[in-house]
Amino acid sequence: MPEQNQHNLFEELLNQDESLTEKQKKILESAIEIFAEKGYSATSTNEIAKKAGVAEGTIFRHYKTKKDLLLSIVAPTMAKLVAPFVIKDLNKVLDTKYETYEAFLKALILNRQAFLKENMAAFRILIQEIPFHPELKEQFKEHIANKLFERVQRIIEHYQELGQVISMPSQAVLRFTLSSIFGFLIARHLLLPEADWDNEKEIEYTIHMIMNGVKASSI
Amino acid sequence: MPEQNQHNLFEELLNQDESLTEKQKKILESAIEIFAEKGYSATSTNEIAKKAGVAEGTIFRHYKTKKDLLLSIVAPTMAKLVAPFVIKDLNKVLDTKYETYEAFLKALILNRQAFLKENMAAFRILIQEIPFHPELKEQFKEHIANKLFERVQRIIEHYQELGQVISMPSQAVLRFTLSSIFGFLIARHLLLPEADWDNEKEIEYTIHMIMNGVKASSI
Amino acid sequence: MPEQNQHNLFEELLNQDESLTEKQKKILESAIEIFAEKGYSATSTNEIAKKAGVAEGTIFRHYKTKKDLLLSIVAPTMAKLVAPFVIKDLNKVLDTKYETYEAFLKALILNRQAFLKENMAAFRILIQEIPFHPELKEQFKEHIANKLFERVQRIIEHYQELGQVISMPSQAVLRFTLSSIFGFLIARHLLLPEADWDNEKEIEYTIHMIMNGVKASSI
Amino acid sequence: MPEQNQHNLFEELLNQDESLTEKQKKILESAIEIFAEKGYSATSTNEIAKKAGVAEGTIFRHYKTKKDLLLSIVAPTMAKLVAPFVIKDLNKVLDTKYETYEAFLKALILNRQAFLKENMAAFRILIQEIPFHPELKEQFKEHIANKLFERVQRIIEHYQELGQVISMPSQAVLRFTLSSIFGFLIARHLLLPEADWDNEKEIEYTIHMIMNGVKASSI
DNA sequence: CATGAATGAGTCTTCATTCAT
DNA sequence: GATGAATGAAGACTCATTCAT
Repeated sequence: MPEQNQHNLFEELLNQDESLTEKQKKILESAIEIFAEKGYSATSTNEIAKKAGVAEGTIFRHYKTKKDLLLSIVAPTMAKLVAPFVIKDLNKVLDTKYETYEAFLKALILNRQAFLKENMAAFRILIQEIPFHPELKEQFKEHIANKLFERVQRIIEHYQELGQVISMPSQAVLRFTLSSIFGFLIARHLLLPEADWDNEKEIEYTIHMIMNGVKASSI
Repeated sequence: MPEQNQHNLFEELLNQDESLTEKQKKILESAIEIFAEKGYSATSTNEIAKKAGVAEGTIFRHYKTKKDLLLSIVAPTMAKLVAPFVIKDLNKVLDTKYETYEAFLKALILNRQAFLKENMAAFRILIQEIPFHPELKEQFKEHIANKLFERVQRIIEHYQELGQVISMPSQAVLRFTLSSIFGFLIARHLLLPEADWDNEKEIEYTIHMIMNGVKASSI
Repeated sequence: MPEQNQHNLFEELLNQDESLTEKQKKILESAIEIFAEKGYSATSTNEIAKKAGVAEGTIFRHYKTKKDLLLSIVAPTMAKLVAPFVIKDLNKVLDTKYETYEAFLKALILNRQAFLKENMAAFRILIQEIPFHPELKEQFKEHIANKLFERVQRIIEHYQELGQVISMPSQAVLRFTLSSIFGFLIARHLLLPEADWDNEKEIEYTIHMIMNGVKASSI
Repeated sequence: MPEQNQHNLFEELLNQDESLTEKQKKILESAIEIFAEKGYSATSTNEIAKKAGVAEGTIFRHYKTKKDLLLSIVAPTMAKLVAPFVIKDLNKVLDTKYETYEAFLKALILNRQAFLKENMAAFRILIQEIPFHPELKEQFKEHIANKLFERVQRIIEHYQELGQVISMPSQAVLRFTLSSIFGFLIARHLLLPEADWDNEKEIEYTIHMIMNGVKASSI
């Protein structure tokens, strides 16, 4: 799951992009940018059309409603976000690739950080709009809670069995781990993106604290 | 800073509520509820008025604009959120009350959890709307980044000097600690509020992992 | 009808002011000022109340409706505007006072100019609002067309009989005379009030041209 | 500048109308009618839309704001009103066409009367709204004060040099002349449009009095 | 008398969506 | 497929007026 393998491990969901016309791409790009900046509800289709350089009607030719446009942004983003965890035969991958929880965490952070860098706007929309749209909540629960959590819990249990991780309800370990990681990523890329970060070191610190926090010997 | 002392340690900012008329309270309550549920932008003043049982004009007698109404919800919430950290002579309080970082953390979590329980809706609005309103961002930076962070960093440094906390940039420790705490609180109260939580135990786990993560001996 | 006699010749309609409370006066003053500046329709009662330093309700205690307030400004202004012509036994006054049409004109101009100087705002409201309010049009026709025109026509006929004024339909002479006078007054006080006027001379010119225009010998 | 030559002497500014859609014309017509009758401020866009038989939103597709709609009526009216005076090489026209001030006046009155007859409503709006809109005042000053006054003063000086017009500040002569003309036109078409006028004769009277008023020999 | 909170109809304007071209 | 004029419902906000205090 390291950065350089990103494209090998999970299918690019962008191949659907092949079917997109030039205008449609423009519309999506513009919508992503403005939705992220002002929120779905505060963005007008007129505004999107102007920024995309198309007529307002063109938007509705491709997306039946404004909400359709939102969904067509959020759904694939959600999929791509959890993609690394949805590989079939994840255990095998883990067995061969990451001998320690630490190595796994490092790969995970770097990989997801790379993803966020390229999809910050879409990610913002995802987390900003989920609370307001039941369908999104549903999708989120299905994808994240069910797929991701279930998978990652299995991963954690994997390392618990290896004696590397504390014997605690894996849910608590998971929450703790993800909180720390996303706490870092959000601070780093959303809250203070312009601050002067020493990325390498901060990741090291974060992993260090997580590892101490969850290491088996410590109970 | 334990729950039972909450009212001794910092003034309740609610005394301003005394000046609110009955209708104004109704308006605020309704606005908080609907803003939290649908977001500021997707909420109509008409809707708020109906839920509050007042005429639409009445809203604008008390709050010049819809945004004014939002601000009058968010600003005090932000203040109350950081209030426990803005006590003068915080160090003295710490010296006498919390001999360990662990005790401090436990008090902190319980205290803020109590606050969140009662102000969940307003808190949601706070974190949901900040990204879209520069004024709010400004206020947030001033209150959180400047006041809270600065204070809590001093607290952390206090325990670092006591040898209880790892020698690491206090910012990293802070981020890690807060991520873990808010990760727990958000999962507990926002994401899965209806799940069957054993609150005591989960807090214990969380604190345990934070403590291991940051304890001095571990570097 | 020269300036200095103004108060002798016609009753001060202001004696009704005796009955006005302090607040009522403030309301009237404020209304006059704002109506003149922005027009009746674009002025809000709230604005008037604020400027007058009274509660909005107070306005409606004194004037049943906003329109009532307008009428209570316009009606007396209209009365005062035509007052000099409504003196009973106007002819006798003329016989003894103004031997020539020229002397009459000069007195008239000076007198009405003095009035306008002190009642510019109310006069503006008068001419600006008449087109939009049928009641005002009615009053105007009754006062101006019937009283004033009739009277002044008699005056003109008086000077026609004296051989000083051209034998032409008195209506045409009247229109011409009034146009020239009000043309001057409006240019002087409404259109270019800040220009550098030599009042004496301009009046002289105006009268000269009117006199030439209407003098008997010229047909 | 006599009526029949009107289209030769200055370009019809109506050719812009070609670009107007049917609905836009309807909107303009309705707006002109209602603005003239009730005043800009007292007219609702809803009312205009209904009269024009379009949806209210359609108005705002063509005119960004209600004020825009007003301006798009007033500005061209102002332009057309002064158009006859903005002909290049006005003097040459005068030299060849109008040997006397009297001939010039007659042509002027007939020409402007023809214009007013067809644009009465727009003209009303023009003079009724100018006092309330600084932009309009500005435009008015620029068009009328600068262009028209300057040109007409040159015309007057032209006839003064010919010895036909009294040696008086041309401004006074101008004011007098225009007052008399507009006094007639306003009485005729605005104040008492329904009265039984003998147009020919009244114009003759008016010109006679103006001519006497300004003729050179009379000083 | 005077107040000012409360009203709800009405204001201008924006919006997502449709449809004829 | 793309357009953009047209829509009318809905939006935030203002208004003149009322009435309990």
